[in-house]
Amino acid sequence: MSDNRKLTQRGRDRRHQLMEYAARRFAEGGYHPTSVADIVDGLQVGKGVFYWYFSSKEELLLEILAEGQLDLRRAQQDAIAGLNTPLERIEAGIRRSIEWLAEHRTYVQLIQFAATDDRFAPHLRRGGEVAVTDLAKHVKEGIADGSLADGDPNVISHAILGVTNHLARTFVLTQGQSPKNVADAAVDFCLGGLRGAVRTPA
Amino acid sequence: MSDNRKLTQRGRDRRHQLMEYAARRFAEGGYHPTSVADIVDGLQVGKGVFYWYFSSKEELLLEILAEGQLDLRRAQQDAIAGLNTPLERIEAGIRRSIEWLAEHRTYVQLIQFAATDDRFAPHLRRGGEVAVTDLAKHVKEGIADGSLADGDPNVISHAILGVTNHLARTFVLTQGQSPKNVADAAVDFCLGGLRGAVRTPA
DNA sequence: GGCGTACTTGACTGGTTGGTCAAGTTCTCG
DNA sequence: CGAGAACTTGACCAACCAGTCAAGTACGCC
Repeated sequence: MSDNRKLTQRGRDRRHQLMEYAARRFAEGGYHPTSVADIVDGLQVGKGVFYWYFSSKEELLLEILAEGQLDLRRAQQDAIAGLNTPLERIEAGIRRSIEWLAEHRTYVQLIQFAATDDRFAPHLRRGGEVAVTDLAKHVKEGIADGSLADGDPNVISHAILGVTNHLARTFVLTQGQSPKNVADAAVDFCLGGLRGAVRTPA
Repeated sequence: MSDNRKLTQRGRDRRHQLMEYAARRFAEGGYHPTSVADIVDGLQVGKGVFYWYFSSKEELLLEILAEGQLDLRRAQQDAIAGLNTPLERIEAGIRRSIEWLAEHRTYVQLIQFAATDDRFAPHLRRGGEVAVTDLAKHVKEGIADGSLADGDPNVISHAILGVTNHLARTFVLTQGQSPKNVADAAVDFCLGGLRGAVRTPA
């Protein structure tokens, strides 16, 4: 539900189960074609269970998306904790993102759909802005200390995210290549572009 | 209809009108939530008109997508015709793509949705592969003649498309910036990456 | 044991969906 | 003009949809 109901452990488990299963079904069959009946039937529970935990199908997806964004962000922040230079942090962020996306393919599908729907896109965008802001901070530092070429940190951050997401989607998710290799390619491209690849600065 | 019906000029006009209007409605309200009734009502025609020209709602979207892909490819090939070096051709392709996407926002929305649906994604992918192959050809030439750093042309092409599409989407389509400026930024990032920028974006 | 709250059931409702079709109209061309 | 093909109409259908609710069951806590 949208209000915060009191949940016992049993309730919290059910809720989680519903979100997990629904996310998978939404990713496989699409949000609109997957009915609430499909979800509860698949879990072999009554329809009332669904509406005990969520006020609507829409709210369910919103919560799934929010959870995913939170988890991805935590993974990134974990990965860059303790790294000293902006360049190291940017690279670690890229690598961890690609790994995370590989481990959460259903979420990737969901995001892509959600971006096309006016009811979900704004929520997604808010999360996206946080990611850009995080990244842009390190880009700005890199420009300031001379390790990166000058430019608009916001634009550059978006460019990095564009490369990362697209390569992860095409090579890891649809072609099944290893996140490690794809991350190498993404990092190289971001650092050196078409003309310049020399690995690792002084 | 899936078979090729004989159409008079009047018929071809209606067909086109249906595709145009449906594309707009799909982009605005989503494919699934937009019913066939919505489309024919909006055009103030009977339902039979729809099923005279298309065998199903699904087929309609497939044809809209195919038309878009064809048009984009033509625009790109037009733009690079007569350019002599691989680098010039790559840059011109990027710029023309961003312009085209700016002029066809509805199509961009449609693609994004279609990529999430198993019934449409394969058709989309086929078109996408053509675009990558086209681009990879020039990348390969650039590597051969020494104007580009070495690397897998396929991966590099996807990286370029990732930057281009993402920047176009976020800055041109959702923030309304000029295609020209965004194209400058995209080209700079692709050429120089984080370290090697030649020109400073707006 | 017993009481209240957390949870579950599934029939039901009012509405919508993609798609069909028999009937009618307009166009084209001999 | 007349006949056949191209096009249009809108009522109709079976299936399905998100969401409700009155009733019932399991659980935690005193």
